Amino acid sequence: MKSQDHILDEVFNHFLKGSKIFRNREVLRHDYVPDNLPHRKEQILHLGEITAPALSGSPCSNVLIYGKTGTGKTAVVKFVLNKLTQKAKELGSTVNVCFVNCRLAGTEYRVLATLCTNINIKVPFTGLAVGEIFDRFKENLESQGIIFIVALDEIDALVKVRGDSLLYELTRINENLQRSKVSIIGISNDLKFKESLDPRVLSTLSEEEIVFKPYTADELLDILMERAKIAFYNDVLTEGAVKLCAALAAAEHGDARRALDLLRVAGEIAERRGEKKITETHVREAQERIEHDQVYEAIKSLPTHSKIILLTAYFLSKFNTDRSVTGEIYNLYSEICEQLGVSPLTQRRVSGLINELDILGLLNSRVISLGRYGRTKKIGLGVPRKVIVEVLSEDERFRAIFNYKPKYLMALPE
DNA sequence: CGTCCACAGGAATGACGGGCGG
DNA sequence: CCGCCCGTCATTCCTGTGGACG
Repeated sequence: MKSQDHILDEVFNHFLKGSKIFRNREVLRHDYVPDNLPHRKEQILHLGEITAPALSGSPCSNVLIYGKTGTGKTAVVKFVLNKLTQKAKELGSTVNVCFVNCRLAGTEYRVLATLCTNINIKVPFTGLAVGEIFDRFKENLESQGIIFIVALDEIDALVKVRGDSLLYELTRINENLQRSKVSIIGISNDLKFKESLDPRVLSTLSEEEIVFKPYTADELLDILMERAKIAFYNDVLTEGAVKLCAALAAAEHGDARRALDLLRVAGEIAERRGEKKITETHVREAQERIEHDQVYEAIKSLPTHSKIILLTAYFLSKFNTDRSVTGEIYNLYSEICEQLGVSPLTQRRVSGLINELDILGLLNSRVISLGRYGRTKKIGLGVPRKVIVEVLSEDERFRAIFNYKPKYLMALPE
């Protein structure tokens, strides 16, 4: 224990001495809203025009905002709403804005509770029926006589899990309000989100639409430079490193979030090594680490049988090159299940799980036809074998299995 | 050119667990 | 607090199918 305290002391001291790399790490977090949003002028102006009527006490149109992750949707909305409240304060007009992340809130109740808190209604954390809290929300809103702009971020997540009933109620609320009005800004990562909405909700909600396209490598570069000026000390960041961050993120749907993560992690790697500059090497390492961590987490959170299927694919790829089709997987899977003392699922179910793993990228599968010898799916591991060992060895149920020699494969040459 | 393999993958149904309304 | 209902996971049964083989 003593020696461990000592180790920590070192870490703390090093930290307290201050970083030689980071001036302000905060600006690289993706929830940070910068003062300047490069390449989003058009969207800012558009949203500004839409929300402007609120300043003169008129309700504004509902908006639906689309775009993949890391295209600046959240930042633009927060930015515009901040400016709007600022302006409203100057003018003394009664505009309220509320920004809710629906995925984090999780349930309709908590979304509504957040809205209530925002307009100074006290509500219990839990215990009320959703209808009840909605009524209180409506009554209080009406008595206050305000224009209320509600931004619902990651709205697709809520609708997918809980349905669109909350949206339905919210889009209809104005019909029963005289003195107050509610406007909704819906933000969605999912481009197909519209299809899952009730047409009535959709038509009310998407009076206006703004689409956010992925950033190009050049645009990402501008964004990174902007933040890097604040985040890092002068001359720490090499030009090659930033460009690489931008290029790597552009290759992956133009995701600014990914670009910022790359830059931050690269900085952290350089810092930990006590180096003075962030180089392309650091960025590449950052890329590897981020990808590794994502795969690691994905595997770790898998249900047991999916893990066993991965394990099966692991053995097949280790002992054997070319024969991993559904039937092979299933036979070996059954043997491993027996070895682990778990009862195996049916082939139908395993086939489904293989498809899920394929979508996650942990397996690669494609249907092939062997003509006379049937039609099947060829399956391979989508990640390095060592990651499988690394993750599953942490689970005591699987620890011993890696030394196991599957009978099913022993008949074959290694 | 028809057959037939070895599955794919859809639909219906059942078991279970957790949340919601009364 | 209890029962009901709904979503999830899994099974069962099923029809469909690309192409080598004969």
